Amino acid sequence: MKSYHHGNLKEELTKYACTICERDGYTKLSIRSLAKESNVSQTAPYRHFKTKEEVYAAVAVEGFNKLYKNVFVESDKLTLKDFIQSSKNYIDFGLQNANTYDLMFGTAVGDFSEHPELVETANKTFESLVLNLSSFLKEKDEDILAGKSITVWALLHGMVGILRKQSITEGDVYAEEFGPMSTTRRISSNLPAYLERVLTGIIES
Amino acid sequence: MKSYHHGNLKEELTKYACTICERDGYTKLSIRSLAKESNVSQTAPYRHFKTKEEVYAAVAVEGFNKLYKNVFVESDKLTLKDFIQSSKNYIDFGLQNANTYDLMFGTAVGDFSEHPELVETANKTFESLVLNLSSFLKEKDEDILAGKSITVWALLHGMVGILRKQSITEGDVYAEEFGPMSTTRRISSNLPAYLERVLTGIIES
DNA sequence: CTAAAATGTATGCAGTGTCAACATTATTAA
DNA sequence: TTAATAATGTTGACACTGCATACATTTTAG
Repeated sequence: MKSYHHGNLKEELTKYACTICERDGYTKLSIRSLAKESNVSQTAPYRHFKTKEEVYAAVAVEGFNKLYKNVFVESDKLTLKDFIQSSKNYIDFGLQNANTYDLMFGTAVGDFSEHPELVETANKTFESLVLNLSSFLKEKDEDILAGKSITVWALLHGMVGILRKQSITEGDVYAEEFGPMSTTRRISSNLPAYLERVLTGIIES
Repeated sequence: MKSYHHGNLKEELTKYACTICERDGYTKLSIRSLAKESNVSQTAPYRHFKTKEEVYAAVAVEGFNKLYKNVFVESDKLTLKDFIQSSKNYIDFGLQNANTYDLMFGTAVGDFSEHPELVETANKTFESLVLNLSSFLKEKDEDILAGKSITVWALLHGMVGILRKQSITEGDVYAEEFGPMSTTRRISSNLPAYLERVLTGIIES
């Protein structure tokens, strides 16, 4: 006994889209399958998303929100430990939500500026990182702070990419040269220690 | 007056696939369009690539080869300047071949290990980075060297991602707080200086 | 209460990945 | 040289896709 109007379609579509994008990768998402999942006609989603890219953008927004929650620390005086933990949370998010992370930072959504909500959430996430940093650094020079934030973020973002493709750093030659336990494996087995060492270096430079 | 057998199909398909993947993004690539471009039947490509993912893998291999050429420096005694230049080349490659870079490091090719040639080329690229580093550092401790290589790579890889999505670091709040010229813009307008500062910090830590 | 806006459906086009069956050519072994 | 086999190509089909157009129903505003 379903009514003509669904009433909650956009949210439901978005939610399911998030599930598929993460589980199977965003290339596997089809608008028709979304519609079917919500027991709605094939073209109904087009009342809420002009194109498939808009669906991707919506999923990316959810991703940034989740990342934000994992990374943001509510405190005026962060300790170094807090900051390391927050950084580790970033990397963990990237590894545990690999497909979504790809959607957020890859080329699936070509131009963020066409999706204002996406720009907003992404900004919020980055700003949270800047705030985290500034709240426990004496350094208050804006340019320097911003530069260091970028560098920290680049490192975290880069580590996500590298840890996800461990095989690249586990080649034969490399393995022979550097012993049986690969460097990436060693790093990821004690991520906090690695982060503390490297991030401290960046911060205190 | 064409012969039944093309004679050179795999190479031609790969070449065109690279063009499309870079120009339009890999999601736009279709096997049928590849076939059409080579004046060959729709299913002919399947004699050379079992699935579309194998085409992606082939494109990624070309990408890693090109990246390798841009990054590798043939010299026993690199100077710091050489190393900075090589690092800049890495970032430039990532920015100028954004879609291909995405294919190489994203989730388009799920598992590298199913594509041995891809593993091999990717390894070669990373090893080139390690060799570059080791050739101008006194440091010869293998673990430390490998760790620093990872960190350097993470930084470069991360900067590619961030510079490509400059809009993320150019939010309203951020822009107001840190002046009219965004940090990323400042960094990318003088990339060598930025790299020298940050990479030196990592290397000498 | 009625007009307009929002949200849904039905139908259809052109394109897709991939499979199975068959045709032609190149290569290799007898 | 010839005959079998492997490599490479074609045809046709299936189930699926994004999305446009035209139409139906419901909600909302004036």
